[in-house]
Amino acid sequence: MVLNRRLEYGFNGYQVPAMPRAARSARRRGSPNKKVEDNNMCAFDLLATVAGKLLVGKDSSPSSSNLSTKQDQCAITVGNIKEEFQAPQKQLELQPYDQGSGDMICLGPKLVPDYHNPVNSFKEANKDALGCADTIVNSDGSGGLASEKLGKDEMRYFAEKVTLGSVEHGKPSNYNSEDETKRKNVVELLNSGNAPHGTGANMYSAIGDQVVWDAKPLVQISSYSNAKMSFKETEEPGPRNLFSQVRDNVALDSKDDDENSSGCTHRSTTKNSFKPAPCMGDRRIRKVLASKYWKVATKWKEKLFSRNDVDLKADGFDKKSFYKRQRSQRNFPFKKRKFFDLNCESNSDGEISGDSCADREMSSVAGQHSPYQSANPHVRVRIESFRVPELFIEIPETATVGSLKRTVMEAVTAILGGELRVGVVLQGKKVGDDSKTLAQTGICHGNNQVDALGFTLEPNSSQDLRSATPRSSPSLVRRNTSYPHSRYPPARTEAREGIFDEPQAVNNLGNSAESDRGSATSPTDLSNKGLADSKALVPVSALNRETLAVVPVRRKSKHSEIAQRRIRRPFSVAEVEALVQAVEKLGTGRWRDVKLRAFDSVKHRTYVDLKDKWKTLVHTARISPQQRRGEPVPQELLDRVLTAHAYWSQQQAKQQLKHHHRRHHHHHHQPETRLLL
DNA sequence: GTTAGGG
DNA sequence: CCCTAAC
Repeated sequence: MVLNRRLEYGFNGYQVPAMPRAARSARRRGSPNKKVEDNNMCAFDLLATVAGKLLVGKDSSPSSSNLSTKQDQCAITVGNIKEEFQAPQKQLELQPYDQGSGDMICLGPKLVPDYHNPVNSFKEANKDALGCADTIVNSDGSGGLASEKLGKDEMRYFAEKVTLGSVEHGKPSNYNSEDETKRKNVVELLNSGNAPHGTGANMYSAIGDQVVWDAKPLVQISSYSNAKMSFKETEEPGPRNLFSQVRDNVALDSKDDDENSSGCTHRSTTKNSFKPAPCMGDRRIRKVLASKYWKVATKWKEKLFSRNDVDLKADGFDKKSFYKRQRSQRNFPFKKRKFFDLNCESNSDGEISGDSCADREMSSVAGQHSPYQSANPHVRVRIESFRVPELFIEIPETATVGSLKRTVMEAVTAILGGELRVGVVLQGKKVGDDSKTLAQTGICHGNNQVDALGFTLEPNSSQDLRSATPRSSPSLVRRNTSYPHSRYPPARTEAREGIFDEPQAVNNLGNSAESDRGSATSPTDLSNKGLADSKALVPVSALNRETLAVVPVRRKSKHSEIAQRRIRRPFSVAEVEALVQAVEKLGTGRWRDVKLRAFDSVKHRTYVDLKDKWKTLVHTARISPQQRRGEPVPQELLDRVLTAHAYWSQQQAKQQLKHHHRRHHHHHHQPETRLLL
């Protein structure tokens, strides 16, 4: 069956060169203090890096909780890196596939009834989006999920949260033999080790992204976009990355509506024959995005670039060095991809449409000359890094790296997905006055210092802070108070829940040891000091959450107390090990003690969980290996489970007998005793 | 709050 | 994992 084969592709994993060796090794040896310079780094890696940073210098004893202070804040920069560009890239082979296959990665809400067969789950969950499809393919046709760095367990974990599929021009793509051929070619390419970055990796990044947003894509896209804004543009945007597309559309600015951008410069195209028709540009992208996604992009764009909000203007950008850089990059034979070109051409910058693309590699802020600019001066802003609000995590030694990753990811997700404030930093100093105009502040035309402008994302902890934000002042993003749904409580979303209830992964906001689902603690106070001068901060989250939720998000009803099922977190082997060991020692009737002994610091494992797990372990141990699912538990452990279970069952039986005897004893002898007394 | 089991 | 009766 085709499906099965694809399953293999997806889950047995072809090594997907998600990033060049140079970048990879650079990351490996990256010190915590070193900025992570890797624009290919997906969220997953990113967050893992955060974890590494956070854990540095911590007491690693399992029980001690980790405290985090300001100095633990991590600045993560995902910028374009030179090595990236230097790396030889052959993308030529990929072009036809890119062009021919789906144009959009279909991200859907989590709908995975079958824990143990994620592929089927994919299929099931994507049934609507994909129609008849047993089509679970990358949009580049490579099929399946890139599994680099993802263990089986993690893979499954993500699989549960993400639904992916390939959609061709907004419609489900039917996987046919031609696709199969393409896919094979891509796989071959991947296996050859010469695949360009991005090949088959779409899913990978999509997965990362998706996970970050906890499988709430359409809500999160907005947030994501904001976050993504903080990543410097990559030189080679994932050709099929929806987010990239959204972002790129945004980057195209808001001119497309009022100006029939004459920008379709028919520049000579020597790149490759696969290039799409030149003039499609923006329009094509729009089409590609499919209506509702486009809507998302547009709305978001409106939010960010609306003239009402702010005049982003100036072009104080150093064009010379800019073009120099750009030129130097042309040395790379296959640098430009189709997708890339699209943007170039859609840019209405008539004179140098090619170079106009180069704003992708600009630094934190840059403006650019455009024909329409004089009429409506804008500042084009690019954020290259953001600061992850402090957080601390607590995780037992027995936890796996994978669980660490998840933990950190969830912690960060909680923050990113939650209330975030945007801080503006200029010349290294936080801009504290919202009332000034950009020009007054220095964010303008004349300021071409690359590092002049910066942004930070910070926990938008309380209503107080929010209300402290001057509403009337210009801001990059402003809340749309007229939004129809504004009557809904903005903050609490499902995504948020189930994350903040992971006490194991918490931020510094004081919401730590909540182990109950639904008890999402909203960030409170604290962090205020650090943000004392944060008048410039602007609440972003609720806005995007609300305005961009094309797909209706199930909101918590009136009392916001609709309990949500906790996220499923399969026990790792290490956890099983710990559990077995504890039960061997304590028996099967003292789950609280087991919890305290082996999972004390793991807040999301309740003693009930442990009890349940033991139950399933016993069951697992009794069935044949073929019937077992999930991450295989070593037989040795299962044997111990059976042994321990037998032993303690017997003990329990004995105890009960004793009790019975005692009771009988009492019945018979108590009268006597009384008599004696 | 814990245990023990069914769902 | 959830739900809950029964401690």
